[in-house]
Amino acid sequence: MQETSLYPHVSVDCAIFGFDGEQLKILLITRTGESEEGRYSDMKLPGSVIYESENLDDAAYRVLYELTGIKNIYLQQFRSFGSPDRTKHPRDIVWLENAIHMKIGRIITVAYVALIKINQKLRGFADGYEAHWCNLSEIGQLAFDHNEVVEGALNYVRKKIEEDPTGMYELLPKKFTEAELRNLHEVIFGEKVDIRNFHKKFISLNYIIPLEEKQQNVAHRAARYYRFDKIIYNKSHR
Amino acid sequence: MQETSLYPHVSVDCAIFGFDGEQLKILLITRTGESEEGRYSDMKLPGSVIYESENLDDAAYRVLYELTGIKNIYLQQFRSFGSPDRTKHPRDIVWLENAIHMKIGRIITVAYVALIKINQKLRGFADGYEAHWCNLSEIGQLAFDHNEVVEGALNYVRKKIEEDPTGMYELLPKKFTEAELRNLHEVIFGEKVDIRNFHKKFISLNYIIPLEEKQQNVAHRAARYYRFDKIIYNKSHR
DNA sequence: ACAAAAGTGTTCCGCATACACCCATGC
DNA sequence: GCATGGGTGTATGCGGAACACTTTTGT
Repeated sequence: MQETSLYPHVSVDCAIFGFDGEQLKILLITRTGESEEGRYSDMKLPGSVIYESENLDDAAYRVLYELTGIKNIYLQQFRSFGSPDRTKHPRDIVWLENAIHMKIGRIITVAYVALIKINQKLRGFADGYEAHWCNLSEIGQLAFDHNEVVEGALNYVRKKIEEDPTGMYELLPKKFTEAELRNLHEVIFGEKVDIRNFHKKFISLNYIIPLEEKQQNVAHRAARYYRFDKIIYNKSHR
Repeated sequence: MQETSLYPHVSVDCAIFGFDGEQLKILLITRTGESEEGRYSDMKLPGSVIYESENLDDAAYRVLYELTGIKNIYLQQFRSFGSPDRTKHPRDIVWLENAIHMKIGRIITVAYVALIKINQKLRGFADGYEAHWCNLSEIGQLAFDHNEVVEGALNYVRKKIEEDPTGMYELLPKKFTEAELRNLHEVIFGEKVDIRNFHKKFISLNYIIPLEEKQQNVAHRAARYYRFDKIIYNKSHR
């Protein structure tokens, strides 16, 4: 273990929201360690100290790639967290020193958000790395200031989606029903939307293309499938 | 000079926008140094490497305070810049090493924005520190990636003002005319607004209090003064 | 009298909201 | 035939955008 560095370490943390078709989840890593009160186990956001000469964005993409095998997604820096207090919990300090193999004065983190679709492959992959998709309502006390990071990330995502809804369609299958999109809205914003008003807006969007195909074998009237046309979207948005 | 640190240095840079009653300016520091091509002189944003155990926000406030003597203002972190390329210019590397008295691998900066009113005291104070209020349209090539920082800061400020106009009133005298506020809008957003529509909205705001006092000795019809009532504003905005 | 800026109303359009009933399908 | 969710229209209000003339004051 090296001696204490006077200079701050910089990390990236990723708040990766995943949509499994029904609910919005957040990807968390199980952290276990030894503290004065014995062994503990809690959760943290995936993150990493940045490498030398590594772009911040690159570091975030690296963390995400190492954890999920996914690239080329909607990944955005949204804030830095740099209070010295964020590592004041003894448990956090000990854990960090073990992880980085160095005494830590403090650590500043640059936080990123991502929105991805949870597919079957991803479920298995994440589990292999002790990463878990957790319901947003069920996350407890996270390591460091990660509760605050998640909160900030969710607010950021809501704002972003409002000004550019492209990210939503990455979370849905290529062919999706209006109800699927509506449900996605509801879980992201945490509130019900009016079905008819949503419909009116939905059909007015020229980049939502209705398909001939409909649902099969559902116990009610079959819903039409639609697709998102990115090219049309880009044309009409600068 | 110490040996190269493998760990990144972290700085804060402040994009401080000032309003002098007519135009929007940005506070820049003159930087001079020696390079292969001889002495040079250019401009940079005020900034500083953060101290050990110093909160990021505190560091930003410290820089601002040291430079302007001003506290308790609208100061917001808005993005971090961490590309290793941002210090690729040889001039920037040499300058940094002289400033920090240490070899620099890379430096990550957390950028802040502030909006302040340029009063008479502030003009003198800034000049004493080789800081200058520059017209936004007249800034040339800045040090590091500071052009990008300024650009990002301005966009951020515009967004923020749209959702919370409180910051605007910090830039105006306590008593101000409708035209002064309108001009402020125009310089922040860089476009003309319709006078009558602006007026309609202006008088509909319950936190803008009309005063009996009017302009004196103007070569045209005297305009009424108004004041901003922060208490009323806060009551009607959560 | 003229220059210069203050002050003011109407119309139109698009967008958000509120709200309820019939339709198709599988069981 | 019934349960389940799919699919649809109308009326209302608010806020933004366009647009021009009269008033006041100093010179």
